[in-house]
Amino acid sequence: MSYQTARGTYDILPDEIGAWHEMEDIIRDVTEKYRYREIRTPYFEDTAVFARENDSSDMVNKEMYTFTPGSDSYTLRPEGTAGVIRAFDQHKLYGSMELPAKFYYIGPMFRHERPQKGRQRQFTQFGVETIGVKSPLVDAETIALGIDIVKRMGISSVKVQINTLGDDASRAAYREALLAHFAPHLEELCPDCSRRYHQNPLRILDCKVDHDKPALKEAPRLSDYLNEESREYFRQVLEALDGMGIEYEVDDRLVRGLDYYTHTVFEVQSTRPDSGAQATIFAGGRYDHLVEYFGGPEMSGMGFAIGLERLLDLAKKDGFTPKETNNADIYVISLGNTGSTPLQVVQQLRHDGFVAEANLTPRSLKAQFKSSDRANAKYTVIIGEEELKNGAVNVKCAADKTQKTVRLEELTETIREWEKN
RNA sequence: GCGGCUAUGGUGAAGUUGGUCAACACACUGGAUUGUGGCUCCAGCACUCGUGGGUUCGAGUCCCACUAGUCGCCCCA
Repeated sequence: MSYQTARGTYDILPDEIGAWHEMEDIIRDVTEKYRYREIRTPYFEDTAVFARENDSSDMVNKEMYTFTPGSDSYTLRPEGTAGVIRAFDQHKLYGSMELPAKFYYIGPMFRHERPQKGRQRQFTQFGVETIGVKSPLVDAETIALGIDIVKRMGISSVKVQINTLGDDASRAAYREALLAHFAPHLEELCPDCSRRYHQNPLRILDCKVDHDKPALKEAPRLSDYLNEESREYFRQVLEALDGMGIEYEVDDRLVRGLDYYTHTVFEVQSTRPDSGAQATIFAGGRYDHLVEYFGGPEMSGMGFAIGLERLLDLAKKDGFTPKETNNADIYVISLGNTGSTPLQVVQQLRHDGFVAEANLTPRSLKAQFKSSDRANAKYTVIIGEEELKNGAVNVKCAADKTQKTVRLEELTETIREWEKN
């Protein structure tokens, strides 16, 4: 019987893990400079946490891994925000934390989608949530954080697209206008858009099929329905981005998939021609009602999430390589009957601070030296049956191939001396 | 959920209109060299071509289904 990973899942093998460690280090380093703190929430939650009733798209219905042991219903987390807000409310952190409360998370998420490159069923997301302060400057700072990470990963060709959905009043007014506008054109729209009309009319603006139809071109523009307050808020976001030298493109068709966004929404995409259908690196926005929805006070939040598989893919295309290696300082080999001495020697070397490995099975000298080479060992310790009778071993330096015979007790000291030259 | 393409050893792959031993390279293991390596040389390494059926005297090569990957659509919290 042979097995393979479940569809849409994959193994990160040892040769690949260095890149992940490096990426995670960069992410934590950048994020902690902004003074965000990590929060770890469960990989599954009550289904209700993710199945928000105001959530109109079919992702909630079709794309969640839901399981129902006994009479309970749980769902593997498809995203990070819901769990963080749930935790924020559950532990009443709005009462104990300095606001804005700044969280980041990093870990696996699960969505039952058709796999493609950069889109797995178990994938890894990093994200931040800034809760409790509603300020255009927070929005701009959040975007800046994401940009910093992308830059540190060595990714150069990116494009920031930004838009505002305005506050509740603006959104509602626009929604009404859209419904009124498209009502007489329903038959001209593609089947998807007919569906969107009822579920989430804003997304009709995104449609690729109907993109060029007059009904779409003549559609009312969101910017015409923004009230003064919303307009001013957005103006300040853009001004703050300008002030930090972050380039962006205002795209008034950018609406994102979820209903809960208010005011600022944004998306950062790769502009590489080879990034295919999965060009979005990170995306997010402001949400005014989520904290309240999960049982907390009326508080606004702002956040984004990055798909790490995509981030890593893109970074590699721009030359990202991990520094991490698996090289040995010392490799211990043996000849003849040396009993457990090799193990004792290598243990001592490790405890003395070296990265060390020993050959623990009888093999030819040649094979053992080969292993030493593969480990990129700087020194090879050769334990011979004869020398061992006098308490001595040989140490050979790989660089100049010189060899010394030393007493076992002097091994560490000898190598340390040698290192200095 | 829908459509296109793909699937040969540890890896990269060659395999003509279906018809001998499934190339070649790298990697790996051992030996040449009973205790000193990275070179060289030699030897070994796919009863089998994603899985299961079918067509045929005969299939890695044709057909069907399934599985997986990939690209696009949908969706993208």
